[in-house]
Formats: sequence, structure tokens, C-alpha cells
Amino acid sequence: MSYKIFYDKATLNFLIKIQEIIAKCVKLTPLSLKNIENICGLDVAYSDGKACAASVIWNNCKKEILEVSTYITQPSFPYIPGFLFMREAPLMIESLNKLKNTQDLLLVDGHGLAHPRKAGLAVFIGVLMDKPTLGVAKSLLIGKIGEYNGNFAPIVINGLKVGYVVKPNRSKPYYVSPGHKVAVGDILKILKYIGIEYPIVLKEAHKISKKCVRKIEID
DNA sequence: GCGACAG
DNA sequence: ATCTTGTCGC
Repeated sequence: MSYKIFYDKATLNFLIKIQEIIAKCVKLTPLSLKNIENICGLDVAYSDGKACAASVIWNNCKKEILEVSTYITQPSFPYIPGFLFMREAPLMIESLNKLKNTQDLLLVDGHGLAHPRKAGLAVFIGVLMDKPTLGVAKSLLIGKIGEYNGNFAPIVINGLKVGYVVKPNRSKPYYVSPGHKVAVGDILKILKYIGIEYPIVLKEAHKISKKCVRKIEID
């Protein structure tokens, strides 16, 4: 069975409409560092026709993993640049709903505002879960990079700053933009607070989703 | 028209 | 993302 049908013009226009509506729901409200204790990382891995979303909660005070949850199913949508939310958001949300502990900040593997319609995967997760969320991507989808100031450079779209590219001293750069309830101007202070290295909680979510999808069968 | 294009 | 061994470097 081919995924070709998903490229249908009417379907994509419909999804674009949904993205435009979700984009209007985003609140770029300031996020106080005092409210950041439990940080949750979200990622999805694929293997042999299965997909697994993993949620990992990291207690930023105790510096330890508090809880982990996973959700396995069959991928129901292909990867189409600009429409990643259709492929991964449903799985991430199922995984999030399994958690018992609360989350103060969600880190999603993908872009937030740094998206053609300001409606990346992280925006969907943030708005639908109504929680402070940041999109953390490993490569750029759209936008231009401004001048570096230390380890950070702004991501600019249509003359508007939508996030930052972060260049850790030893590792590769990654891209951070708001998903929901975080102001663009708060990103730097948040990163300096939780660390500018690629987030441990996302590395963990990546490992766990990968390990899970390779060993467990779908019920 | 041609290339670029999160995971 | 995934298919995949060894290998360069701290």
C-alpha cells in the first residue's frame, strides 16, 4: 500500500488550514525559570513497519530521570517535510498521556515556530497539551541564520526572529524555537539554565524509543 | 522551471 | 527516520 494518496492536493490544503488555525492558538508568554523542574523529552523511532514514541521526564533539580513512557503503533502517515505533525504528534500525545508525573516543560524533537506556517510539530504538541513547549531540531527546515553571539545565533524568517541555533563548544549545532507558552526572548535564559548541550532528556528519549521499537511487538 | 525539504 | 563496520580522536 502506497502513501501516495496523502499527497492529494485537497488533503494537503486541508492540513495547511489546520496548521494555520493551530498557529493562531500559540501563546508566546514568558516562562519563569522557577517553574521549570520536570522537563519532558519526546522522540519517535521507526523500525520494520512500527513506530514508537517515548516520553522521558527529567528532574532538573535532582538531575535524574523520574519517569519513562512509550507508545507503539503502526505509522499511519508518511514523512512529508512541513507535515511531520501528522506522523508523530498523535504518537507523542498517547505517550504523554501515560505519564503520571507532571511536566513543566516539553522538549519536542522537531521545530516549533521555525516552520513555513509557524506550526511545527512542537507547536501542535504544545497547543494540544496546553503546556510550555520548545521545539528542538537537528537541522533547519526554513529560515536564515543571523550572526552568532557566543554560542547562539538567531533563526530569522521574513525578518522575524523565531528561535535560535545553538552551537555547543564541542558538538554539532541544533535549532530551538517556541512550541507554546514560551517567549522567543526566554529561550536563551532557559538554555543557560538547563544547559546549552543537546538536552540529555532528548538523547534518552531517542535511545528508549529506538530500543523499544526494535524489541516489542504491537498488541 | 529548479532545488530544498524537521523526522 | 532507517539500512550498517570500522575507525579517527579525545
